[in-house]
Amino acid sequence: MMSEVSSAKPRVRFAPSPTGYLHVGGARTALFNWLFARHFGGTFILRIEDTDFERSSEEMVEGILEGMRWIGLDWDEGPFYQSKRLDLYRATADRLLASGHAYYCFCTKDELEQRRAEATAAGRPPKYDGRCRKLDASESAARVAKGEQAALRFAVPPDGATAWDDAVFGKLEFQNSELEDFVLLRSDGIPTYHLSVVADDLDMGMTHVIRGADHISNTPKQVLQYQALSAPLPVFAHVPLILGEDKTRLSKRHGATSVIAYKDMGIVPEAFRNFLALLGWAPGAAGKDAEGKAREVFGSDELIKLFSLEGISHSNAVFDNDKLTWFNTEWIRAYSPEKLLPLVEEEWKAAGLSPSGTREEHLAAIALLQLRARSLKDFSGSFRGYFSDDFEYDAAAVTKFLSDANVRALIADLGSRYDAATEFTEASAEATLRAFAQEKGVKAGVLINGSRVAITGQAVAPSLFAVMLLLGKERVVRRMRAAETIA
RNA sequence: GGCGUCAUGGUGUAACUGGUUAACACGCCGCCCUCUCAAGGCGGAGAGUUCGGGUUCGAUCCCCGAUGACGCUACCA
Repeated sequence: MMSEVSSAKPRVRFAPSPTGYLHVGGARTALFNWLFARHFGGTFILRIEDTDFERSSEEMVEGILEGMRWIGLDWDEGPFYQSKRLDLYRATADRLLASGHAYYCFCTKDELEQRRAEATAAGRPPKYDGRCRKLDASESAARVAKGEQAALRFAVPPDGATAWDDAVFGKLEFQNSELEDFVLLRSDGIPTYHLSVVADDLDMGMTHVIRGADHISNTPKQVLQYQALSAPLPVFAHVPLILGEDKTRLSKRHGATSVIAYKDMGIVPEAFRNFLALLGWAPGAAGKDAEGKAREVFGSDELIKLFSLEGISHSNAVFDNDKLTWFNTEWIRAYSPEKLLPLVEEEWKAAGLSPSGTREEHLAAIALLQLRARSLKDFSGSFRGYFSDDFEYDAAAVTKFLSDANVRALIADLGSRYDAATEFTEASAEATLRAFAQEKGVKAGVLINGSRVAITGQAVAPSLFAVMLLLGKERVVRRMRAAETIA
């Protein structure tokens, strides 16, 4: 279990493989590591596991960094690239070879594949048969010295079991007989994942390894190496996976899988981080209010304070878009208009919208609109009329409130009434409208609803008179007078 | 197939070392408020804790089995 020493100043890492963008599962793993490090005042390291040269690319690294920056995860050391640390892996491999924990294997990839196929066909487990393990070590060394190609395999003890105390799952144990003599170094001298993680985690002084539960089966192979190197084990903490709505592993089929895609969908970073943190983790009693109700909207400081490995769930979690949207509305509301403005501007840019008006006007509009925004997209979509004269009328809204030609005429008429008025305040605008309604013998609500659509293009908006003030008399008059031409 | 992990309403989670009318949040439904829609307030439906055994005075919780889901099963990570 976790010792006091190891949790005092932990060193943890996020070690993505740049073979794709930062996906939600990876982002959560990164978040948990970051939260853990910050909680204890430890160190968070970023390491790029790019030993698969075929599939790794610098572009993917950039994408991963962009994703991390977006959700606000900063790292203290790195990024370190495994492709630049090959000497370390070679040296570690040499130690393992020298101590008799590893041996050269001359089987070719084709041979192995063929044997595997045969084994599966015969109903036997497709495990490496260990034939090169029987070779004389000095002879093997001589063959390699002469330039023969060979991979280096770890010699797994034939008997016994390998166990560790997982911070999430408790004691986990695998029979050694179930493990095969896995490859440490490929025949081209490039390390496999199994070797490089151990060598790096050791070299970088990792105290905790917090990663996805898909690594549970790899862990005994790593534990064996720690033991062979007489090195102390880090604390392993395996985090359950995130599934799609159909409870299968999250994939493109379920929609967005890259973190940046959520940014593009108008999700605000705090919302995404908040949502992710609560997927497979709960703060327990610490997260409840005085009445015993669970609070869920947490900023990063609070998440850091609350986070602990003990709160990590044991079962996989389903990604729920509705809940993400809820967090998004909560956070958009919680932002100050000043903080929201740059995000809104980015959205305008993405939507090709260049709004008129001053910064002050934009801030005032945001303050009024943020209470009913579900996404940043709203600011370029249904809120478009607040920032530009180039907006469209929502068809359903027009049908609902402006289908009566008489009402449209009255609204145009009322527009002229406003134009002629000397005063234009919220109170005067409302008084004018209500007096006009009474005079014409129609219900004020009819004019209010109709005017709203005429002015904003939407059936949904903040209080009409506040909107009028926000947009200013000139624009209001113009749009109301144009009411007759809508339909 | 083998090995491993997990299993509480539709979803995320709670339920002190076995004793609760199984709680909270999202979503859903209704009502109130009201110029619309959100928000907010109030209320409701929805799980007897995957199933079957066992231990116990008493199991969501402990044990066994089954089932299901997921993971791993590469000279990928």
